Amino acid sequence: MGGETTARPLRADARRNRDRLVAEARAAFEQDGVTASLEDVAARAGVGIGTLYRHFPTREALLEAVLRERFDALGAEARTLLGHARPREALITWAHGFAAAGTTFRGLTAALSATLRDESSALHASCVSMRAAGEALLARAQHSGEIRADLTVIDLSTLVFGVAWAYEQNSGWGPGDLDRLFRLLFDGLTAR
Amino acid sequence: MGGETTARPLRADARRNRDRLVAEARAAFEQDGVTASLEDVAARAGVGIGTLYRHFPTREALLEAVLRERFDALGAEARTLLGHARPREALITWAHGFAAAGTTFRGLTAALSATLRDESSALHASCVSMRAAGEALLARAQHSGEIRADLTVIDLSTLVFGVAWAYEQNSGWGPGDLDRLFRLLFDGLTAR
DNA sequence: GAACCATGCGGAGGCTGCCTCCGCTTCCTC
DNA sequence: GAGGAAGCGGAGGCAGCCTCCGCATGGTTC
Repeated sequence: MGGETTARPLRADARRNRDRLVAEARAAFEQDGVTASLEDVAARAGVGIGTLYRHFPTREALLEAVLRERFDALGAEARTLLGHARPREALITWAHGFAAAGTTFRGLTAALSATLRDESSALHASCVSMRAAGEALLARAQHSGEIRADLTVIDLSTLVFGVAWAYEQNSGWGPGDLDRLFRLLFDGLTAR
Repeated sequence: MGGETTARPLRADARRNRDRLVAEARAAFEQDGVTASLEDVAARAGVGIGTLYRHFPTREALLEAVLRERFDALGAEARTLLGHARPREALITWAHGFAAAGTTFRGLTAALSATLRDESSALHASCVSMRAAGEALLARAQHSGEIRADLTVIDLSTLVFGVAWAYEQNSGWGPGDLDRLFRLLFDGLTAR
């Protein structure tokens, strides 16, 4: 949780470069999706490509730095939702927020999804607290009898990711459409 | 629909090269996913890269050639399902088969999904008859009252693609898991 | 304020993959 | 078997990834 126990503080120029890189990476990811050229990011930040790679050895490390704040906020929101009066609605709200965050940049859902299965990834750790909050929300909704008891966390996150990804593909869609998809997912496609 | 009205027949060597390319592309896609190196495909087939590009100007054109038979078979299956006694089950079966075909190679779901929105794509035409059959299956299931009437074709295909994609991400999963995901999608996550 | 050196910088260069272009070869036809 | 249309091949230009190592610079110490 924000454990920035930097063994030794970065040199002033290094700190400055790092900050610039994160800012420019965010802009580039927003513009070109998660596959944006890293050489381009370095150029925008006015540093050499070597500097980018020293600070962020992988694309995922850079992505993690860009997304960190957003993920922390989502984790906090999830913990708040645990106190929500209606467990089912709380779960849906969480899933919705998660999907919205996951579609900030084109291709992000896929990157996050791959990451969940790769413990060595820099993004993995960032997701852990969110994931834990999701599990707690699911357990509570199941306990209340509002969500089917045979649903596993794996199935839930798989489906939430699937819907988020599918939503991301329809570039013309807005948040209202995502909302509708989640209603369909939770209510089912079968007539009652 | 198999409209191979080849203006003039290919020269013997060209025909041979084309066939080899399709066979090797299938092998490469199976091994490395849809992003397999095309230079590698050409090398495996024993032809120059220029030959590959003349026969298949884009990666999608090659993909289309590899998948054509499979898609035709799926279209036929969908038309058969229109005569199935239980419309809801028919729809689920179709969705299942479609998802299974879409996960033949890693990354195929994403390629197909992008294709649905790009009418100029070579894959697009291949999907049209399948898509039409899907619409007919949906309409029938809704008419019978077994599937909710407010579900649109767009929503259905979005969700089916989403589930197929999510399934594809879990490399350790098998067909039984895909089946379970579809049951969850059709029944809903909400307890009854 | 000078001298030292750990920390950090930059970008050339090697690699892979995409795709085009055009001189050369092969097949088909008459 | 000669001519020409159809097809072939791979060099070459481009973009992006990532590494490596000689050089610069900030921080520290006296």
